[in-house]
Amino acid sequence: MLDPNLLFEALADETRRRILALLLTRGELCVCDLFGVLGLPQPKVSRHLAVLRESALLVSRKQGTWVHYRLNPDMPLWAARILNAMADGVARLEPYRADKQQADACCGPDARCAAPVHVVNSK
Amino acid sequence: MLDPNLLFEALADETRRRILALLLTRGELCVCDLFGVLGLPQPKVSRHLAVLRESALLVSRKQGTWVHYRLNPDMPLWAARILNAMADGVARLEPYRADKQQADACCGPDARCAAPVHVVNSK
DNA sequence: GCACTATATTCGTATTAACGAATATATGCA
DNA sequence: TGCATATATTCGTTAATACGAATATAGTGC
Repeated sequence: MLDPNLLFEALADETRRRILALLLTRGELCVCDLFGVLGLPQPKVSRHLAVLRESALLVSRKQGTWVHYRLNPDMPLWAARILNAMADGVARLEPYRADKQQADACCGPDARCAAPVHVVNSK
Repeated sequence: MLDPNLLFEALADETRRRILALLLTRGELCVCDLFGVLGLPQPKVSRHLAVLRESALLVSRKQGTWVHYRLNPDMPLWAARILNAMADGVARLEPYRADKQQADACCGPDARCAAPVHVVNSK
């Protein structure tokens, strides 16, 4: 599954694209890191995360009070290709570039997932 | 050029995705073929074509009264990858599948461009 | 139990985008 | 010139989406 309509609806908003671009290189981030890095109010980020979760682009993992978000590892190949190509397209532009620097400063240099994810499982 | 914001805004509408998917396999179509195949009113298709033209995803060629649309051959590689991946994602779904059959019936089996386009020039 | 933190949701509003219907432009031809 | 065809645009309205502000939920520790 993963409805193309929902995917493109999700990608239509720049805040959501910023979140996805961050998770592509960071692997996993909690909500407080995300709205800290993006410089946006927490409820706004939370609502966008809900959209991304409902479109099956993201999955969440609850650990105590924190909720960690990452890309859905069961994403079909065509969708992973779209996300990687998007990251390519926006890498040199603001606010994506500044987001990456902020993430490096706030959460340390890329640990888990320096290269774009490669999803093997295609549904 | 080709602003990622404009690209994702363009991809947010299903009518525009149907047009792009058709042009990916057909290479070039005129407006009357497009609204015939899609089964939509001509002004609606024309407005969506304008959005796609303004986002630099399509270019048009005027030949007498007809206007032929095709994918922008100078599209950056990352954008071409997004379009090809989109075509992959929607290939088995309606209304995309029916559109392709309609195009085969109305304009003859795929002539020019049976495989997804590969854009070499990356800006 | 009570605070305190992290995250999520609701509500009312404002902005944006798509629509149908009608009309305009432009080319070709008699 | 006048008419027919192909395409584009305008207008007013409707529907979808994002927003800030406020509030709710859930977990943690005292």
